[in-house]
Amino acid sequence: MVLRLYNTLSRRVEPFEPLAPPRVTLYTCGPTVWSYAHVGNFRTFLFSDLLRRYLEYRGYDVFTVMNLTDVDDRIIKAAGEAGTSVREFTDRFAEAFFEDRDYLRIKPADLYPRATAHIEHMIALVEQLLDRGLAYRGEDGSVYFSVGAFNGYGRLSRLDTRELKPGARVSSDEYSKEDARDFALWKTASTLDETVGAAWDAPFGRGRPGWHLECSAMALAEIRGRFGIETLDIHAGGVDLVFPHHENEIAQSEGATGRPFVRCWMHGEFLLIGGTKMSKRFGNTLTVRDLREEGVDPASFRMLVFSTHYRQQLNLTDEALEAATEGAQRLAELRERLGRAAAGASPDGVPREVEQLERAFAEAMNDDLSAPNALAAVFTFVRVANRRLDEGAWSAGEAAAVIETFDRIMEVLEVVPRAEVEDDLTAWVAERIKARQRARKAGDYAAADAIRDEVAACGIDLKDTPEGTRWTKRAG
RNA sequence: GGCGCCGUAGCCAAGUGGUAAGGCAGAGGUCUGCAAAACCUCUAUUCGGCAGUUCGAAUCUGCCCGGCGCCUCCA
Repeated sequence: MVLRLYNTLSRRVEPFEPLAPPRVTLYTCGPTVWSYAHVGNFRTFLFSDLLRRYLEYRGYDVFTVMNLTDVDDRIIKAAGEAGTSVREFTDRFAEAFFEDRDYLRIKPADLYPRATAHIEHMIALVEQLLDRGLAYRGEDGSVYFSVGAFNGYGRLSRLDTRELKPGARVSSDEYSKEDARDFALWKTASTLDETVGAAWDAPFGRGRPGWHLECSAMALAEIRGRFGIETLDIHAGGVDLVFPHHENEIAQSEGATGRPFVRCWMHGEFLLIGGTKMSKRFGNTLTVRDLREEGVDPASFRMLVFSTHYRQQLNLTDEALEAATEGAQRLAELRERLGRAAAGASPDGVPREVEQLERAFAEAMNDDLSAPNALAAVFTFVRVANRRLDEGAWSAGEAAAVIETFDRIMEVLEVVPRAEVEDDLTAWVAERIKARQRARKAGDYAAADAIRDEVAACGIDLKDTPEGTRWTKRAG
């Protein structure tokens, strides 16, 4: 079965063919580390994580890069106000980003290049563009990309088929550009830039990089150095980056190398809250920290995100999050049951229900990463598996085989809650369960129920099964 | 003004020409000391509205209504 992905460049779902299989180069536009990334930002990163994990499930050797933008207008302004350097200012948010990433169980990328660590590559790229006549120095000393000189500008965002809103950006521009469409590659250093340490020497003048430059420079530098190529297999990001960011990346990169920059462009849709886009500007953001404080399990959030296709807007609501939590919990229950049924046996005989699961899962994911359908396949399997377990239809070896597949699929979605339990809690619960059993045997159900309430207050749920009392810690 | 996406049960959400997946919630049942979990059964003759194309449309076309996004260094 072929993996098919939607390519923004063609506006079509097309077969995915990496340049040099089994290697896949995946570059995702990461956060601007000027504040805590909100869960809307993380929806995109989760989408990228899903893509990466599924590619790996398919056997590809995925090389992943995510940039950290640590120098831009917002950062400089904020650092100036805080009276710190850009470096100092961004460090803590970069750190926070990694914490949040880990909390949401996003697999770390191979590289997280920071813009300020690649100034030399950016300078080289600008020089190349100047040499090729695709860039020029403006009256203010800044260097601009000459859109008119680059053939094919607007292919990604279909600029040729649209008109700019009258007066939207032409007159309001603060720089000296020859053409309104031109964009800054290198901005002359201002006093503030110098103050916060956001200025570097370059042959074409002291200054700092324009926003789009970093992705082109870093992506090219990393894959050129490692694989000797100048074309990425996949470049991902949020839909808002299609224009101008990615359009400009193409112009810079292809202008400099003369080679296709990216084979497949993928864009994730927005996370909405209260029906509108989550954005710092609207003051309606929610961070991963907020989620943590509210006791939202990472598996719940992942489940919520993957329950909607990545190219569809997703409205974040308490009800939806609750539904996702319940669903995720169901997966955890099944996984635990399977573990008990397998009882440490080695895989022996693959039940056909498992083959069905794997087929349905792959079919869904192959269709442009249809996680909602993949989850439907998983839940259908959950019902069937529980029935088989009720019937005692699977041997320990078969259960072990089921686990093997189930876990491999969950490795892609990573939506099974994991409740970490401390040893002393375990000992305490074990003691309480014994006390409750004594009460139950004595027929003192009031006392037994009191103990159940007691542990429930500590987040522990007790379940009486034919094999004895089991307990689980509620997620979150 | 230009470009684009979306509107499916109480909620979330698949389905893009062949007669409505899946999850959550809800109702009843099995099991249980009671629960929990799990399983079984039920829950949209109907897919924003109106026309049209077709043997057949949630799916294609047109118009209308409603929501969202991009055109601003916003994931």
